[in-house]
Amino acid sequence: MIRIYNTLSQQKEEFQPIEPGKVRMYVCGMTVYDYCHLGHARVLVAFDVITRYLRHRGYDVHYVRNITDIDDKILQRAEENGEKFSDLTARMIKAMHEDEARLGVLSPTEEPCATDYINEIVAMIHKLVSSGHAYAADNGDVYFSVESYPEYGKLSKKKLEDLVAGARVDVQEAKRSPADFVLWKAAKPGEVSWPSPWGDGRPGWHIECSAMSNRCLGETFDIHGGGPDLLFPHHENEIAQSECANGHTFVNTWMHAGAIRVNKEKMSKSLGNFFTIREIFEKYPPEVVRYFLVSSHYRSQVDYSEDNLAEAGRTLTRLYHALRGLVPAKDVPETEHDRRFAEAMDDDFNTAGAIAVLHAVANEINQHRREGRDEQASEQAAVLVRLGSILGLLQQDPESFFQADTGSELSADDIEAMIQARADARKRKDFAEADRIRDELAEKGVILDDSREGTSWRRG
RNA sequence: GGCGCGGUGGCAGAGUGGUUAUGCAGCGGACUGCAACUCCGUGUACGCCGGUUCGAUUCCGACCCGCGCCUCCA
Repeated sequence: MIRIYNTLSQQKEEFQPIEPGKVRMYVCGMTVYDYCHLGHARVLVAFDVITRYLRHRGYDVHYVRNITDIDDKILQRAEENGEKFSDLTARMIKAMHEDEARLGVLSPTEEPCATDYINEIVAMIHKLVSSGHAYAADNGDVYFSVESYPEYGKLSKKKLEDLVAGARVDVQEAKRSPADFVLWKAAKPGEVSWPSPWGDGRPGWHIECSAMSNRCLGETFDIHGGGPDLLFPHHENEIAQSECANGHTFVNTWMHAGAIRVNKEKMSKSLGNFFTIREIFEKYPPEVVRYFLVSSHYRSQVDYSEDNLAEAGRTLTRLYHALRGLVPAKDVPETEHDRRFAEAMDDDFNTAGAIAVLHAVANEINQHRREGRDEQASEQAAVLVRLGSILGLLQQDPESFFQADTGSELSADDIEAMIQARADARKRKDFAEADRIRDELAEKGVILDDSREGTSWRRG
């Protein structure tokens, strides 16, 4: 039995898919006007692990993650760059796919782009206008009437009166209520636009997700996820649109990832602590970044710092050390470790608890090898790789992980030659020379691991 | 001001009404030519004050502190 924390009910609930054995899940993806940052990575990895685990538990998961490829920021950035907006979005979508591949994130089942669903969007707006939940304003925009939906605020636990009184919402003459939000934006002269019953324009952000999820997954589906800052207003608005258009429940379980902070401060462009994934990959291997993200619970707030990443690197290294030189056995039956791993993951995807099991397996492997029990060691290695795959970790060949070229001046051949020279020196008991070679390698970031079978190396 | 989340050992980070989280770092030992890796052992915890209880870090209440959202944002 899997239990999942539902933002809507604010508690963990036993997960019951609408259709037995099948999970229909929608996650809000990026607006593609720039490279993915750490916050995107967190959501990408969190829902990747969730998908992997649900599949491991036997569910057929239909995972839809959209791409917002038309919006104010995209148009603004394209204009700054002097390029077509579609060239910008095509470039950023390609970059996003590269980034997520390096993070070990599996592709979603479907990845709809807003501009491919204009017809569905227009149809949904039309439905809302006809039923009195939306109205065309004098300025050519179409707005959703928040007051037409009594349950507005049920996800974010906000009261409409408070929102209106807050007065931080966009004050727009054309709106009937300050909390109303735009469904269709009238095009300014020269702007890219699509035809509609209310004139040429483009969709508002919130309606895209309602229309695409409706089309790809149906009117009611199991899980809807996204970043923490999407809870309000984006997801609240999606609920209002979808439930008014369809007349019944939109989503059963709402899931939100925790926020990323940087050196204990909010990540923001004005603070200058905004990291893209590719910047971080210049300093740390992608799998280390993934390990860092997975090592704490998906709903908790995590703090990015050099120290935390360095520690993640050391810890992941320990895990790969356990696998080094072993050929995982085939067809290893389920063990107590598998059971404990599942127990942690069943409890709202407790990856931190699950990783503790990985360490227990690694410890067992190391004990077996130390005692010369090779068969048991390779059996447990199979368990470690198997459990690792559910978290999207430990799938590389250990040597590839250890020896990935980070732009060092030494090639693998250089290093092998120096290790041979050191081995010769040790054989003739010239320890001064042997240590000199070891120190030289260490200075250049290469760490040696001696064992009975010989010397192996890794880049530190 | 409104809504919500959290305060665990040097650090990161799970969890539990009474019993070892785990990792990193530290210390002692084994292994080693010396180290590293690995193994064994080891110390330091549950913001504060009340309450419930045989017993609370774990439940309840107050307080203090931190954080997020309330505007585009993953």
